[in-house]
Amino acid sequence: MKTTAHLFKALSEPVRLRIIALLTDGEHCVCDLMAVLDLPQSTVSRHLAALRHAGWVEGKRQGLWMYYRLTGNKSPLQQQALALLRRELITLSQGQQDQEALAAFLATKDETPTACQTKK
Amino acid sequence: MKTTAHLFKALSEPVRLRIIALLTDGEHCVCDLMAVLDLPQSTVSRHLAALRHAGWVEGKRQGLWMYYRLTGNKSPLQQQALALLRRELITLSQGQQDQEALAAFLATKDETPTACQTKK
DNA sequence: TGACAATATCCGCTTATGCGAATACATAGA
DNA sequence: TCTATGTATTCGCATAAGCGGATATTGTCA
Repeated sequence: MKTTAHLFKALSEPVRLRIIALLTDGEHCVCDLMAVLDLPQSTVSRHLAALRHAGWVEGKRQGLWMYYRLTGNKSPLQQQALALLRRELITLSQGQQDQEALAAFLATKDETPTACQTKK
Repeated sequence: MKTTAHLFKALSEPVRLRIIALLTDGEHCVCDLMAVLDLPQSTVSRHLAALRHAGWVEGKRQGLWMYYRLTGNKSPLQQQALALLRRELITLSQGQQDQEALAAFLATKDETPTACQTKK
């Protein structure tokens, strides 16, 4: 019961829901998320750690970058909850804005070879 | 996004999940829940208030007693989440123990006409 | 090896949340 | 109206969790 509660606690923060929404269409590095969420790096990293500890996302290092994605090996509860979430989040304006911001950021990223340059 | 997070925050406490599990098979008064959860009245009442504010349960007064039940008019997200939860909680030992404790308490309640007698 | 870039963790601080006891409120019945 | 019972809310306190800046860690490349 405690672990189930823990699972939901990770979903009880708007920022973390936004991160999950952004990861539903594939993996992203921390600096992508920073750009879209417009939050300092430490904050983004902390929320990612929370999601990771609860088993919602997993990260793999690729050189300097950490790429995060939704966990592949989820419990049935997680799978089903995620399906619900996905359906819900795309209907919210915040989710749509984030999607657009992500697309815009990725576009500029393609143009400038020097990619991230940790800001904030 | 904030309201969705709020919805999940209400589910991020083991006691509140236990309450939801206990209410899936029908309505109960606060003193029933106190007996099963073995928690002081103020604690149970506070958790019920949290669930009520998030829209998971509703209460109706009947004389001295407040009878709580799962909200009838739920959003699609809530309905689906609740279905998941129901499936999950009955598999947990805590959920089964609570069900048994509830049955036992209701049995003794039938025998003694003087019902609740706020203890703790 | 040294400098730099991306990310993780630590730090002090502030706010949110949980708890049990005490108190307040609502209702039924004498 | 007075009293007793069930429930809600308040109070002081302790712990958890969020925040941003600073620092540590990890990996790349010269």
